[in-house]
Amino acid sequence: MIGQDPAPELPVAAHADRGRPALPAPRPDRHERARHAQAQALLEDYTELIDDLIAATGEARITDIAAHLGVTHPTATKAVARLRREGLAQSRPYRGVFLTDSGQRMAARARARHRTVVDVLVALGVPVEAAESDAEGIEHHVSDSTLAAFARFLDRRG
Amino acid sequence: MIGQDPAPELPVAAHADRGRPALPAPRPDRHERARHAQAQALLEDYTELIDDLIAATGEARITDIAAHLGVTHPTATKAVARLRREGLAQSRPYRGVFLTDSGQRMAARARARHRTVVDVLVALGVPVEAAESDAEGIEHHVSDSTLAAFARFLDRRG
DNA sequence: ACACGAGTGTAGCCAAGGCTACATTTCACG
DNA sequence: CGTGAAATGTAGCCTTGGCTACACTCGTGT
Ligand SMILES: [Mn+2]
Ligand SMILES: [Mn+2]
Ligand SMILES: [Mn+2]
Ligand SMILES: [Mn+2]
Repeated sequence: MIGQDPAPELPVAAHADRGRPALPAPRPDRHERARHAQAQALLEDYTELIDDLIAATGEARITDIAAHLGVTHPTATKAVARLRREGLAQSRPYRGVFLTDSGQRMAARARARHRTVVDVLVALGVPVEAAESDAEGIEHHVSDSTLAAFARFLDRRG
Repeated sequence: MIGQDPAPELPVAAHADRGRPALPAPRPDRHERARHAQAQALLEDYTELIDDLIAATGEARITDIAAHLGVTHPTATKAVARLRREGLAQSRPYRGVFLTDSGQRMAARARARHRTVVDVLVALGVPVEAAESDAEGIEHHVSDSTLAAFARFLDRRG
């Protein structure tokens, strides 16, 4: 037994109404979707950045990738290994990183979605700096359905 | 110019223009902020849910928490241990979980922000189901500045 | 030519957040 | 009361994504 002293602080759950529906309803699926989206986030950011770097400078070096993402180079190396494992990138030692077709498609979608999210935020009155910053996290949780609604909204309001 | 051999697949980064500014500019801070927000996400979801459970049923049991979040009970137990470590919750074995003042403040802010995010999405034309689902991830990346803009937007369009 | 510094690779550590399997405690009910 | 099923705790495993420290390569500049 635990010890039910003249209670110093900590309350004890009342085991009150145990057989009731608890809350409106458990929605574990929503949290599961959010966790899945988060697992994709890293891949999306890397592919988008690698594509940007190649477009801007002709190459994507580990050091540059790391610098842009604010991580150390071994972290970037490990992430690139995961990109390769998932068939999104190719690379050879000391030779830079390249995207596969699949990786380029992911990059293209990520970039478009990123831009749409920023545009929507700005249209709603969010300061540009905050919009750019928040979008970096928000984008990964915007479903196709939501993205479509965003596009319609931007279109509608010119 | 890139590697101009009879290319057997893998290209080689050209070490072309090394002394250039690479991209518009590295913005590692944005990704760092997104990572920090993500680290807070779990705490926010747990405090919000615990507060909901207590409000609805008078108690927050590990099993119910786990069920609502779609994880197994040892996972929830571990998370509650972290909540305790961070001063957000209190608990005793077999006795349910309670929020500290700090935890309740986090829960209140999380709930309000969650609602605002859903409302904005719906106002933009996102189907309610998608809005609820996406909001579960998006909410954690909405800064105070963005939240304020959201509130103004909802207010304005009454 | 070649040396040296910048870039990259690799080893190994850590914490978070999942999981399964098993031990223990409660409490509702016969 | 006593007891067994449900709830909870605990141990230990895994992967991801950070990090530091150190080893190795490359190519630039003298
Ligand atoms: Mn991002
Ligand atoms: Mn992005
Ligand atoms: Mn959430
Ligand atoms: Mn929420």
